[in-house]
Amino acid sequence: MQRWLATTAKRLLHRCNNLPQKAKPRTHLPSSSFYHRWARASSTAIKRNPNDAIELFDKMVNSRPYPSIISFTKLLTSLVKLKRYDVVISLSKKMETLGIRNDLYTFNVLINCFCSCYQVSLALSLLGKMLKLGFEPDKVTLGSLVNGFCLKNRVSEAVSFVKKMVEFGYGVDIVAYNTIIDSMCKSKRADEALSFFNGLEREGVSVRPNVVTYTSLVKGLCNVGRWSDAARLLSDMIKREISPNVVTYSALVDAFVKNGKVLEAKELYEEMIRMSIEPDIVTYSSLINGLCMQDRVDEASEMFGLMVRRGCFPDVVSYNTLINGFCKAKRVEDGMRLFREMSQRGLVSSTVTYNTLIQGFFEAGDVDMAQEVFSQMDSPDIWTYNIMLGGLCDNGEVEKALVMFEDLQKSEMELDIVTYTTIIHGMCKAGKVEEAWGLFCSLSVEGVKPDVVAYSTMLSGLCSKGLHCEIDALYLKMQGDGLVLNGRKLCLRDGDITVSAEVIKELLTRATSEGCEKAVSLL
DNA sequence: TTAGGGTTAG
Repeated sequence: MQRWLATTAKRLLHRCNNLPQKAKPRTHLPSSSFYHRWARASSTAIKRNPNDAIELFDKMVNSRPYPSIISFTKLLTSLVKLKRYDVVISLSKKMETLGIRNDLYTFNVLINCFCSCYQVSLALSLLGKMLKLGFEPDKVTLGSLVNGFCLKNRVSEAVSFVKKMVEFGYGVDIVAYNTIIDSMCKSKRADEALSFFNGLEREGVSVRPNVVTYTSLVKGLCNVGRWSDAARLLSDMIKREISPNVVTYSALVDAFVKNGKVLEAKELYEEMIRMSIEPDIVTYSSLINGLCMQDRVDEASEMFGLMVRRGCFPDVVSYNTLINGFCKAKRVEDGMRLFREMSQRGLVSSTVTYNTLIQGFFEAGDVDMAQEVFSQMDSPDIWTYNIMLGGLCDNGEVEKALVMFEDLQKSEMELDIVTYTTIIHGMCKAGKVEEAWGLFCSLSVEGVKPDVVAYSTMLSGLCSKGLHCEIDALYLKMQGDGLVLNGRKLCLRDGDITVSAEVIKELLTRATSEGCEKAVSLL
């Protein structure tokens, strides 16, 4: 079916090669007040430090007469781009106190901010306020609110909100519908997205689906393996003269790659070039990833070179894809070479890059290099620490891991169950089972709930030393935590069979190899 | 103001 989709896609895409392209609307230069220009000029500085925006704001509110609301909007928008929603909200409160009135645009910016920081109810009350003041919400207002609902996984509320707004006679643009469809697709509910889409068509809603609508749906359907539906939609799209673009193609390339169909993905790539749709950094990264996933890291490396030759310059994600490929292929040195190269090119490595490399060095047994890379990090996250702790324990450095763990406990970093399980595992391996048990018992004090893997790890440790009393106590805890005994099977109440099967396997292994009667009697 | 790419532990 995937092969068929690839062929269908090629045929259909070829057919639409000569579809008329819509002309890009002309963009107008913004109006020019002094503060407006100032805000624009300082946007680079703001990028480095949002405090500059606050300083500028102070100057603006201290001048008389106040700069126009457009200047304030520009300033707030630059902060929105930095995702500093909190700052925007607090500045807008100041504006309110000073009697600087909102216009539709600032209302939209604010509603967008509340929605982006998951405060839909506040955004809704702002909507109420603007309605009272006689402002008509526009497509942007409604689109933001729909996005707010979807961000909180309240898609059904988004749907009924849109319905209401349509009933009230407000114009809802395709953008809002696209947000809903994409949100359904992202949470793997492509079925729901498809029937919502079909519903729109049936009910004759006055919006026309566009390339974004179709791209979301095609990707969503591929993700859940609904290849024939994806192909049908693609053909629909083309019949309606909606041209697939580089994003549509990239989505397809990525879907093929994720299903191990690198050959088909490459065919689509070649098709793109024939059709003069220039593959971009995302297309290449997917292809590189696909080759790495098939242990074809040298070919991935060639693809990386090809990308540069075609004038498409790798970013952090493309570098990281290839670095990860090298690490998986046990060629961490090559990964390190790329890491240095990307720094030389002025790209700032992300935590992901560091985590990947640290993991790679530990897997290669090179503790020193892992530590060296770790020491270069500005802001390690909990994943970094878990990788560090696990890596140290696996490489016979339990003591070092314990020191790091103690420091972590004193720090601000919020430890999760994986951190604890890693160190418990390390302790047990080093024969410090009693100490591990003490830590395990303190989890409730720390407010961390043990999961199946944590129980299984602790149980293994206790079994290895035959600590019967503790095993009894652990068993009681398991019952209390929702792990119940059911005949010969341990089941989770939420029915996660895969994980519970792991526990059973582990228990049986322990019970058989180490002859712990208690473990057997638990089953 | 909507759609596409990377890592991830016990």
